[in-house]
Amino acid sequence: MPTSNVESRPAAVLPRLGIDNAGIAAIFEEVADLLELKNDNPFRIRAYRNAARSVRAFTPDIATLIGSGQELPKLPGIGDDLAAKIHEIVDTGSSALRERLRRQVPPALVELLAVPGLGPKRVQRLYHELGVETPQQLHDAAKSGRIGQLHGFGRKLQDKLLQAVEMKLQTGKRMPLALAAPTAEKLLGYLRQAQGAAEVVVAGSYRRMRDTVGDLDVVVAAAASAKIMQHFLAFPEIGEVLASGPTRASVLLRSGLQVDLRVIDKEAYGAALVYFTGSKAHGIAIRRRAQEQGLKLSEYGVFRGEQRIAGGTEASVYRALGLAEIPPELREDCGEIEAAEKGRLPRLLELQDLKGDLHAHSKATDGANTLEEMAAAARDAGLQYLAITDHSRRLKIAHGLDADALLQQMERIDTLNGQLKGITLLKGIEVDILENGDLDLPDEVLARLDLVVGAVHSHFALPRARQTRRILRAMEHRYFTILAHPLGRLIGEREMLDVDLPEVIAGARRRGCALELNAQPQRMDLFDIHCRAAKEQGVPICINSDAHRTGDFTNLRYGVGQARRGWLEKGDVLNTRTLPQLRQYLKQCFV
DNA sequence: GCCGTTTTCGGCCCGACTGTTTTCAGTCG
Repeated sequence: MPTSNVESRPAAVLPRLGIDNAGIAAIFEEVADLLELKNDNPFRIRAYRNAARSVRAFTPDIATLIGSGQELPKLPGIGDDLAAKIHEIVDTGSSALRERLRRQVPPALVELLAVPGLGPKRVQRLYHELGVETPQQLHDAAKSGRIGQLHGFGRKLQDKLLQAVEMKLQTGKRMPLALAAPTAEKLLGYLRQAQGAAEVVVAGSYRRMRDTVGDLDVVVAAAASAKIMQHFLAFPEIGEVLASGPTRASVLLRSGLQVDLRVIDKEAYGAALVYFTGSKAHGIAIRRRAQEQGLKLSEYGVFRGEQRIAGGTEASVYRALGLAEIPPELREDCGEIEAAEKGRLPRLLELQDLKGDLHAHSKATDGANTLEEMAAAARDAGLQYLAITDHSRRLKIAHGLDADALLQQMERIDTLNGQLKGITLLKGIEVDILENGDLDLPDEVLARLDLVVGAVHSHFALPRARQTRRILRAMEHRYFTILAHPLGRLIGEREMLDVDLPEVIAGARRRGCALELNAQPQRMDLFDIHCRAAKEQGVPICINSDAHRTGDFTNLRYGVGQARRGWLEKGDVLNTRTLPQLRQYLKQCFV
């Protein structure tokens, strides 16, 4: 019998437990981790990982689907057994298998799997032979020299583990894409000087435009690898060489960023690029596809028997597998292979499709530049319009505008628009959404603006139902245009809001307003999967820089990257519209 | 645990590098 408080509540109060697809996926991931630690059948483990990915990539909310009595659709990698487990998780919020495994394997060991150099075998031995269960205990055991005495471990491995766990204890975080970009650019420039380097590209999650990168994967095409390796290992910012062979090397830069280099023949360059761009899941899926067609795919090319039939370019590799070339941003094994097979890949949004930016600040609140300077910078970035959306009064820390100050700013913008050439400023506000869902400024002021961007800047920790209600209520407001940074996360600093995003998307659809994809490097909010869900619901996404200074408009390129990962096309994005088209949209927003 | 134009069993992605071996397991990407 269910015993927890949640389960004993009447169904009318809580129609479902509110576990979302990510929550289901997390349980499958944990089961996979625990099975791995138990040395279970590797293919069974993979099945759970595949299932986690499949569930995460599925856009409709599974719990809602099941709650409304609908059939769970057939998902790739989910057979009878896992489908039953999904029902169990939706019904009970947990899985009996996971609970059983947790009793058999200390769940804390899962964290040790993330330490570089430790896999399931070593974690198990450290646990059974030394009682090591946590990163801290691993640290202590290495420090005291007990690990080096274990059969098959040795002194060098002990040192490596010590260093890895120290690093893990300190940082262990992924870095926002935009923060890694200067290093990547510098490294590219340096490697291009190497003798014989025909092509140099940063692959990996950097090339896929993920919002964060864990390391930089660099691929170099060259006839001879020795000179390239030598040149690479002399890069002045290297702090430590982790590994180096004739064609492969890993180093740690002084900044803490890891760089993996791979040198490859020109004939295999395309295959290597596919391989090192990933994602891992995409790579596995296309190698399986190759196998099904009697081919073999590796970083050296596509082979039929001993013969290489493709590999010089990425296009040749995909073509050999019967696929259209898949843009890097889509390579996540989330339906792109099927789309490439059927010629149904989206025509992804490009940076130059953006005609304007609808979220920016000025000196009036917490921005660094004047209206004139922001307008000029936006024009130089190729934009035709820019909305000035300073903060509202509640945000004291940013000197938020009250009604009078906002009216004054509106007058200044009107005057300025008479003088500006090549760019138009729009009058807006980034108005605080108060705890109860009210907006922070009176209607009669909001009514005079061109657009109203609503944002949560307080009460981040509200429980899911209340947070969702709060945002839905704000969106229903008659003067509301765009929901800014819907999840409120700051990468590495603040968790995202606990909010029912499918509900928010549905709400935006009913209301006829837009959702922002905030392109600030630490925000990157919405996520790619949410963009895709919004697109499917017909809710427009607005890619905004949230610029606080003139240099911030360059961040729009990262927003476009995230949007591309979300399969967005030009027509899905609000600020690809011309100014007259946009004005029409804005007019109908105010109801 | 999934899956099937080699289909209900027997497969399941591929190769480089390290450290500890003494011919290779473990890990990583």
